[in-house]
Amino acid sequence: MTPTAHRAVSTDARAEGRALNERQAAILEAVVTEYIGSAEPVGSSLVAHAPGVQVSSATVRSEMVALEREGYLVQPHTSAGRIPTDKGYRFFVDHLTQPGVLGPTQHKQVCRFFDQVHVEMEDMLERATGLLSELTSYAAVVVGPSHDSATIRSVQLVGLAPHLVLLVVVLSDGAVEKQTMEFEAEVADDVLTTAGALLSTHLVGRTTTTGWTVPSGGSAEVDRVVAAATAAFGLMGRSIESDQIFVGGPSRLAQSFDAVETVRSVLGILEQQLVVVTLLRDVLDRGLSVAIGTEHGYEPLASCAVVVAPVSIDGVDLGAVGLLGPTRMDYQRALAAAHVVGERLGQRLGETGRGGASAGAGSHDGGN
Amino acid sequence: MTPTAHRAVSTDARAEGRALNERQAAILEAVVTEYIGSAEPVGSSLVAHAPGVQVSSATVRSEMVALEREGYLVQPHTSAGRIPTDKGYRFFVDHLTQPGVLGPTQHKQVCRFFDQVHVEMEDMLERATGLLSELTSYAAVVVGPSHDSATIRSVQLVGLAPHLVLLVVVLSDGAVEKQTMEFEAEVADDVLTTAGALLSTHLVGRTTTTGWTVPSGGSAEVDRVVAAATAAFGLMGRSIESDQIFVGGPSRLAQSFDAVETVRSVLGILEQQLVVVTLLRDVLDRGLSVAIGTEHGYEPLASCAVVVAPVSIDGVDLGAVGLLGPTRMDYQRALAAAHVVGERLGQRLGETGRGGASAGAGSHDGGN
DNA sequence: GCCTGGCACTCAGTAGACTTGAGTGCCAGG
DNA sequence: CCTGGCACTCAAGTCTACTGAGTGCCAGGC
Repeated sequence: MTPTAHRAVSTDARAEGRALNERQAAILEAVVTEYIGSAEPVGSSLVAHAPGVQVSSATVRSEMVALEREGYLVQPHTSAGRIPTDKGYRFFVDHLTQPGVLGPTQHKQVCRFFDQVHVEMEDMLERATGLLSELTSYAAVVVGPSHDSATIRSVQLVGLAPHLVLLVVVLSDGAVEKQTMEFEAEVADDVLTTAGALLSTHLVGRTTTTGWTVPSGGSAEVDRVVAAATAAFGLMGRSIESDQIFVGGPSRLAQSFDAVETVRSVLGILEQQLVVVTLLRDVLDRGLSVAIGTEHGYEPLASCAVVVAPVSIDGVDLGAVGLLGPTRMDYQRALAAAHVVGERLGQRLGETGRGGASAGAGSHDGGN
Repeated sequence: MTPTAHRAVSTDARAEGRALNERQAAILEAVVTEYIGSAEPVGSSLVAHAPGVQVSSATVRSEMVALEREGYLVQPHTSAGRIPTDKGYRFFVDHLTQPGVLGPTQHKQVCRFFDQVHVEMEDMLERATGLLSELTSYAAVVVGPSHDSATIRSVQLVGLAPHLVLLVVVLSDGAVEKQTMEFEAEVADDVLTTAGALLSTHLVGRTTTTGWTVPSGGSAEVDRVVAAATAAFGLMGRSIESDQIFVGGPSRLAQSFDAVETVRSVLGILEQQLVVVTLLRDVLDRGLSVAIGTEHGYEPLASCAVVVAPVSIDGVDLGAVGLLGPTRMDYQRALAAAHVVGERLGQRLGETGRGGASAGAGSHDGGN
């Protein structure tokens, strides 16, 4: 690493502008690292003494001019140091960040979590957001698997009150959906039993997305109940198809930003679950694990970075975990935390044999 | 209302300090109203021209001195106007605020909400927080009824995978609880069926809080499943006893306060569900509907006011709705919104015959 | 006795002038 | 091609003065 060896660091940076040489990369790295820590513009003399740079501040300055021209750095005002642009962070994340592992304390924390947590999925996902946000001190998001490929394992009608009946459906992935049905007339217990049996026979084993018809049960009363249940299925559909989303540690956002307005708008985004899911999916689909600033296209999040990791088992997509913080976030820690938690969540979901195409493959015969 | 008629307005203010006369009350009211609107210290000349006051600013000033001495107002600094203290807001809320009704637009909004929303309780409560926070532009909290007095309506065992069984319990209030059980050995379907029937026979009709034992089912395998299910009941207990809590519009907090630190700490409180429930219960138990500033004893919420309304039907407590905003909140609107929503939620929960001792009484025919 | 107008006073907030110092760009010399 | 040096820039801090909103107090009037 002689000062004169200026091999290109980026393999594809040629695509736009000139590639950064090693020294420029080192300087950029120093600026980003320092800025992430201090949140204040970084001057040339500080960078000049950083390990891996070791040239005079004048040289650093001239390189900084180049980096600024190429769009990696900006100056808030003339006589200030430099701060990284989104492009600067992007280069940092892509080329200057080693995968990174969690610290021992945090690793322990993750292990403890997965030892303690029990099998109920929603509960696990919910608490995983807490874990993630505690590990990183950023806001965390976990998106659980949707149920649309699950099959129906059980259908049950339970009378709650003379005119009220609850339809309870158990899916192969362990999810339980319910829907209340209200009737004009009282519903007799034996009608419920008959209708329930009829529904069971025709629906168990089917997927929730396919359409089906249930033949008449012989009595008008039974048919009425069956029809109501079929309608209730339709109402349930919405919650079956929609992804489960959990948000953890939103109060951390207020630590990450000091402009109230930013906090407000980011919290606002987090309240719109659909937007969050779409955002995470988008980022993952584009093969990224980090979206910085405006890269994801949501203006209210322009001052945020999003770190995403898939939750999957054997290549089957089960969901995603995400972290939301300021663009000057500690990417290494965040990436490590997201990946570890995502991976172990995937293992867990796979382990219990749920939430995948493999769910029903078992040798176990016929539903009850 | 001659200027010299200084009848005491408060009936019990004698208890501490002197009672406020009518003019002082009017001045206090003007200050509070004005400050709620402008968030800036209110000067004497502004108050002098307020309707209901109509004296010179000099007179207002001397009354303000008295109000300050009694602790209803403070001056941020010598040459500034006055702002209300917690005690000032308290007097305002107790004596100067008429019950108040919602505006027509908002009333419509509430009606539309209760027309559209369907019967699933969690869903309704969840969305009620959205309604409340939209009505008032403060953060909203809804606490649902706990299930501890409900009886078991159905117990079911569903096989998910060879070693995995799901215990599904339906309660009389329409709640469905589930718990996954994992077995070392494969569980045969007929064992599940037998065990399920056994559990049903012995548990349906009981409350969730009482202890019970289920006799042997004749086979070791069945007994093993029953034992596991009994243990699973224990795990479920926690979620049955804990109250359901929903938070809506936390991003509104960032609008209410301009100090990031305040936003952070209040959001932090909202994340601790237990604390929030306790807070609401405390306030309700003390017979209050508003807790201002430090009245509730949680320092992080010292700059907040909490408006609470019970959700109950026929005197049976089903939960509570709450609003969280700055001490300079619009109490009249907030109180009106909380009461209306709380009341209608109570009606709804009662209407469907759930969530109360009255479940099953249902003389009422035909719902909506 | 109580209200009112008038007057002197206080003090936060704003604006302008000045200083400081961190940091830059540029250039000549090695 | 790197480096030290130098002149330059400009945000932030300090000091001063000014402004005006608002007060407290008092003497006079109803």
